[in-house]
Amino acid sequence: MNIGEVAERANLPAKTIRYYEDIGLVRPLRDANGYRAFRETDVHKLVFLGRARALGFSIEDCRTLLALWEDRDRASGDVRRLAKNHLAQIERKIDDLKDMRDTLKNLVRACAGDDRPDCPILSSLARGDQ
Amino acid sequence: MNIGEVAERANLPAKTIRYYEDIGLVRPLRDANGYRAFRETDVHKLVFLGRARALGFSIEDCRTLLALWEDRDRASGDVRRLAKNHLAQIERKIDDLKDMRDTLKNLVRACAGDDRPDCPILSSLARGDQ
DNA sequence: CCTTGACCTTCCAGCGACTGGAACCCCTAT
DNA sequence: ATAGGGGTTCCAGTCGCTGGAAGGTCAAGG
Repeated sequence: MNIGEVAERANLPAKTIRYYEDIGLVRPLRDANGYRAFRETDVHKLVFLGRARALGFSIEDCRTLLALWEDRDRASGDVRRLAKNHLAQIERKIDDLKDMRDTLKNLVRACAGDDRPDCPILSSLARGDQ
Repeated sequence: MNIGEVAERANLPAKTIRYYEDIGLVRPLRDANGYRAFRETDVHKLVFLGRARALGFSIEDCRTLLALWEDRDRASGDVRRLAKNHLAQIERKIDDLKDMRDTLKNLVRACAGDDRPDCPILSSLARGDQ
């Protein structure tokens, strides 16, 4: 299977798949002409990667998850720990963004947003309150 | 004022301040010995930048905000528009993260997380449901 | 047989916003 | 004279791709 078809099936850009090979996440074979020759297992891995990335796992986490997936003797506890850590990170990020959002909302609400130069947003950025 | 003191006062790493000079956000003078010589206005700008960055504005947005701040004839509408766009982006990001969080929560809840290899997290990543 | 066009290849550069480190200069205190 | 704690520049690395250039390969149509 050539990269184009794999890209379609895994719903990943071909560039990304080449990059994943570069960093050793997949190891497709090669045809005589130098084209990458993907097996079904490669496609499965790429689909797996696409989903893990969509859940926000880092590439290194994905590497670990992939290894755990391939290891029939893994402990599900290892996977769960990884996922929980990631979950905690995401929750932190959400909280940070919520703080930003609330502050911004207040500023936007306070600003007339007309032709006049008075602007609570700018004054607040200069002063440093919310 | 040397960069160390400015870094303290603006609560930004010296490295970051040098970077901001590189990209033209601040233009400190120079002492005879080559040291950067910051004026009060430079410090004010850096504080402003720090706050805008903390609200998640991109560097380019910061550049625009700084220009608007310095322009006594600005229209507050321009500032407000920028802030509203940014707010919308943040809300999109929050929503994306919430989706990830919910999916991850379900997965973590479903996984026993013990020594056995059965792992709903991995199977889900392989299958692609939540 | 030749051309066209769609595919594939490699390699290099750039994104954003810093951050780390090396190698060096400057200033003050002992 | 030296030690330390400033400061300086420049280059490379982070993360996860993405764009583009320059070229090789293949199947279909004239």
